[in-house]
Amino acid sequence: MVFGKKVKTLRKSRDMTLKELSILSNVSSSMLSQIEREEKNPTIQVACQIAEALNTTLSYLLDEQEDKDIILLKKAQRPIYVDEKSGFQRHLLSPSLSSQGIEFILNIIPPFSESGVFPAHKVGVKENIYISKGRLDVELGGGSFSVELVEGDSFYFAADTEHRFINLSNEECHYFLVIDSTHYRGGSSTLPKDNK
Amino acid sequence: MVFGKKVKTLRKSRDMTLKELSILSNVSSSMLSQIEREEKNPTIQVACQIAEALNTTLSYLLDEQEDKDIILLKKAQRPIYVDEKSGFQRHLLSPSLSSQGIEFILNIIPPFSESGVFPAHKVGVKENIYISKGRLDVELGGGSFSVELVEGDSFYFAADTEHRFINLSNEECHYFLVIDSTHYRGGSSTLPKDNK
DNA sequence: TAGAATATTTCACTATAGTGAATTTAAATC
DNA sequence: GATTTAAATTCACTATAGTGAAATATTCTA
Repeated sequence: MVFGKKVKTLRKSRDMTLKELSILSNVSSSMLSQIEREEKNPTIQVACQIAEALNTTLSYLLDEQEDKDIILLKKAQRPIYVDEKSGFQRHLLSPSLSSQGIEFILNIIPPFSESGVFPAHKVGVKENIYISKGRLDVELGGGSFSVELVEGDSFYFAADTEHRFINLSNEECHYFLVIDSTHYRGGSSTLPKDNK
Repeated sequence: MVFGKKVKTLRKSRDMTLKELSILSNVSSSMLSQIEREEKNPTIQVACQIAEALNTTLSYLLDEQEDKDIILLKKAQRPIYVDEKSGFQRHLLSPSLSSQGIEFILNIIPPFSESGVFPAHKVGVKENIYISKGRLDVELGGGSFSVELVEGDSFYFAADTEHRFINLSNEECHYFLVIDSTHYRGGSSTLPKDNK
């Protein structure tokens, strides 16, 4: 954890002095000095005050990812997964960076076919879809909810529930999918429901 | 900050006892008890130990967003911004949730036209694009880098630099854009470069 | 380079985070 | 419902986070 260093960097980048930050954050400048040099270990409370004064969040200050600059993915190179049975295709459009919580995917469903049931994601995971061609039925929670989408529509949902995509029409359906897992971190994968 | 409550919820959801968590995290169970009831205020160090023991991150435990479930956006309703001069269009495909750091957009550039120069985003902001129709030249950093993309290509880049999209062909260019701002929080908007 | 002005670090002190053992509460077993 | 067992809380104590003022280092100006 390089919390202190990050604070110092940010503070410097704002051209702030310890005293200024002290006033904004309501943390003594001596404390700030010690924190920046990792001599003392702030409570999350004061860490939070500091984050706010720097106009940021503690989450950010604690996040250690630092990543790549640019990645070009030519059509021919992109990973494609095809379900032999249904003909359902998944084209990965975003690089798969471990540190990244976003996936950008183009999905194609043949006429009168479907994606199969996707199990619930972890809590906090969101999906955003856009229909670029054809029609699509989205079913959530094992059928407890469903919408019919047509070309040009988009749909956003919390993906911590079963979901399924169905193409009831006689033409291919193309839709883009953005999966946002950036807010997931906790949550238990496959919890035993009740084992008393 | 409801840190303690979150810890307790997570611990319970894993069917763990204070003692178990204590062993894993190397934090005394009395301390844990007090933290969960907000009687004491952990340092980020022990908060971190707890997060790890719960197989999560401190960022997550401190994140307070809790949001919507589903949002349907019909084609006719979606917000579209058109630049009268160039004819450049931006179609917003994702809901604009303040808490959300993702934007999903469909952009359309007329033949022989361009987007204009987008100023650098804050550090940490990423863009991911996919060309669904036509050709597109992407220029980064005021011309210091450029690529030519064709239908089917996708491109990922750190958007903390000037960027510009150009359509040099005689047909419309359609491209999808995913802007990920989830990892930005700090950073100064328009820093005075050098004011000694 | 000397001297004023400001930013940072040090130090002695106070408040509170963090601990281990004892106590209480809750839950299971007979 | 009494007894045992385990989980959660309380308590007295120790370690350390956090403070204000003094000392030091740094930057600026003449």
